[in-house]
Amino acid sequence: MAARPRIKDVAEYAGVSPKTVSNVINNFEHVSERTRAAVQEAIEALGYRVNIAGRQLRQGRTGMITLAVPELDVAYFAELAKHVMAEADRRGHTVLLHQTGAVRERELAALHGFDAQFSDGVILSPLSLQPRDLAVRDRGLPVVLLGERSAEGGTDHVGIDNVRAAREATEHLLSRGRRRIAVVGGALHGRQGTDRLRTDGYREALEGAGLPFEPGLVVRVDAYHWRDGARAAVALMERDPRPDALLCLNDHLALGALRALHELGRSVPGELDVVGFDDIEASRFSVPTLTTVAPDKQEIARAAVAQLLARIDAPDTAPPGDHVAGHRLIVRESSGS
Amino acid sequence: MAARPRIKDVAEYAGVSPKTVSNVINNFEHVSERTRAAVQEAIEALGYRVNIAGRQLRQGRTGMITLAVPELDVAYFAELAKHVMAEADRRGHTVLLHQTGAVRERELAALHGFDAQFSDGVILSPLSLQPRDLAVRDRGLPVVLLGERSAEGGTDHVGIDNVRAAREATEHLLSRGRRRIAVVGGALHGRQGTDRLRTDGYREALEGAGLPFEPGLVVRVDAYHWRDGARAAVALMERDPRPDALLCLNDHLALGALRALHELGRSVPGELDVVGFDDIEASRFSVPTLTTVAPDKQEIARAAVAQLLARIDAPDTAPPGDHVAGHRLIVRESSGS
DNA sequence: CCATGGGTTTACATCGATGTAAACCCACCG
DNA sequence: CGGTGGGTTTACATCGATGTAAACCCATGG
Repeated sequence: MAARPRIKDVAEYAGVSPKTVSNVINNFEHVSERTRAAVQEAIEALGYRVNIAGRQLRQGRTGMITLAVPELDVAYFAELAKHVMAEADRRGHTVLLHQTGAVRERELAALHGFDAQFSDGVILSPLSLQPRDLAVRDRGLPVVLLGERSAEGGTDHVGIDNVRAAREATEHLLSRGRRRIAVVGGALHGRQGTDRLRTDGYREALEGAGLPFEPGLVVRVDAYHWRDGARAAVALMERDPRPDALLCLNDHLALGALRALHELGRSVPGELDVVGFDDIEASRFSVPTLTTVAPDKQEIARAAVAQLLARIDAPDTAPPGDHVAGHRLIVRESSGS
Repeated sequence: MAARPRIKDVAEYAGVSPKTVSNVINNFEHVSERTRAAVQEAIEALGYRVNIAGRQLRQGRTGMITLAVPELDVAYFAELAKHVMAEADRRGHTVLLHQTGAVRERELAALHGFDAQFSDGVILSPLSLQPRDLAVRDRGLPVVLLGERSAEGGTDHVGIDNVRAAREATEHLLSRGRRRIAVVGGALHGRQGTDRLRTDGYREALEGAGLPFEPGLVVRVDAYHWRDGARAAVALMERDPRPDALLCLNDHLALGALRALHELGRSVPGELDVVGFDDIEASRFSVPTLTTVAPDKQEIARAAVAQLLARIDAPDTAPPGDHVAGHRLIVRESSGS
């Protein structure tokens, strides 16, 4: 098993200089057809592939971008990752996936740490990161934020209109006659995270309907998994009076809540409605199927990759972009007739 | 915003040679305490971090390993990825995640292609790859296979005992009086894939109980998602006589089947039992909750990373390892009293 | 007081690819 | 027939870190 061929080997085989091989590889235009063909043949013959480390060292680019998400076993992020990878692939880039676990220092690591070294840029879905953390970026590593705008607005951003989406979902529940709508995973204060924005949208809907806002109906969760949704649902059912609808800020919470309500013998949508966010595949197959806000994941992926690549090519040209992706409310059994 | 500092800058700041800085970074033992401290301080002061491309170029290692799985939105792989990442992290390595989409050429790409360049080794969960594909490996890139043993046995491997696991699951159904057990996602022929092995285990259980094997009860699926399970369940319910249990080769299939059975008005576990494989989180919250074979994902991750790192350190020392990880059958509502 | 030897530090070459700038080659023009 | 200019190819230096081997320094012992 011979050692891996280097550009020099190809050059010798083809009878040209290493630089000419490099020119062929990089599609430099002033290479004669004859030489190009000869080099291509040598590349084939030897099974040559560029050594990325060498290239990166020389030109400072890797052709890789990092996608940093909180957790891959939150289905939304796995599905999003799939789209981002497909899109990056289409545009000749490779995606390095990074899980932050929603831990601040690991989100920072995605920007400054080991992974960042290999990447030409980062698409970050922040959970605990503060806007000012982004400001400290020492290296000019291009970043695109997902989900929420950074307060300073100094960074490219892609996301849906969370306020509007939550308002629409709430209005849907109100139109069905629900009046005591709890928000599972909501946040009343703190920075403009997705949770906060969605809670704001919920409040707007209540106001629009002339209904009072009851802070007690907004419940925090530790994480956004089934178990947290189940726990929240159990707690909420002990309230008096009980809520008649749950607006869950992601599908996992909603699905966990559905299960808990089933155990408690509460019928959905008979006694309560349940709505989620994300439209993960599981939501189309649960019992009952889940009404949910479906963000256009493909659009988000496309826009994020496009923004990032543009930023990589021209770091300081354009002002920070802010792409608002589409979404739609998909009404299913959990809040349907 | 100054350019990123290089090892040379640190050296100058600390008043030593670049090589000494390198020695400190790499914990070379013969460095005096004084120098070490001075260098550390310089590193802090300048915010220096090694440039991986330079290091890789020089020493041929990146400290990264690739985990190549079919699809991240199959929850089992997402959960597994989480464990692998945690384990790699613990051992000072970073994971590059690669989705193959179960396409042969993309599985090959994980071994030969772009990603491989950056990796010191690959943990591959193959779906369509043939054993001989592995033989062609030109470069000595270390590989650990997940899930199924390569026929030639020339490669390190980690997985559960699929035959036994399927036999146990089937025996469980038999012990509950089920007699017409369908296998959703099974395979009768072809290479020793996970599907084939599990189907074999199912047959063993039937034989052990002195029951006839009915090929028609083994149904293929296009993929291992909810929708495929739902489709298979619908088709199976049109049979006459109908099956009285479904052994689904992963949880997604089983969950999809549960939904379809619900729509058809078939009660689980009243009329039918349903069992899955993988023990993904969703299975603990479905209605009904799902009986499933739970592989010890953490053990799999640990063993795979350990084998791979060992192989990276000493490519040809040990004979190929074959770690059989534990599993257990978790009985829940879908086949419970 | 010099030789010996171990621990410490350094100069230099090197990994592979590519930017720079110069050399080269040939057709065309005066 | 020499000069000009464009396309083509090449020599060389360089990116950042580290292996090699030699230099250096100091303590110990003859």
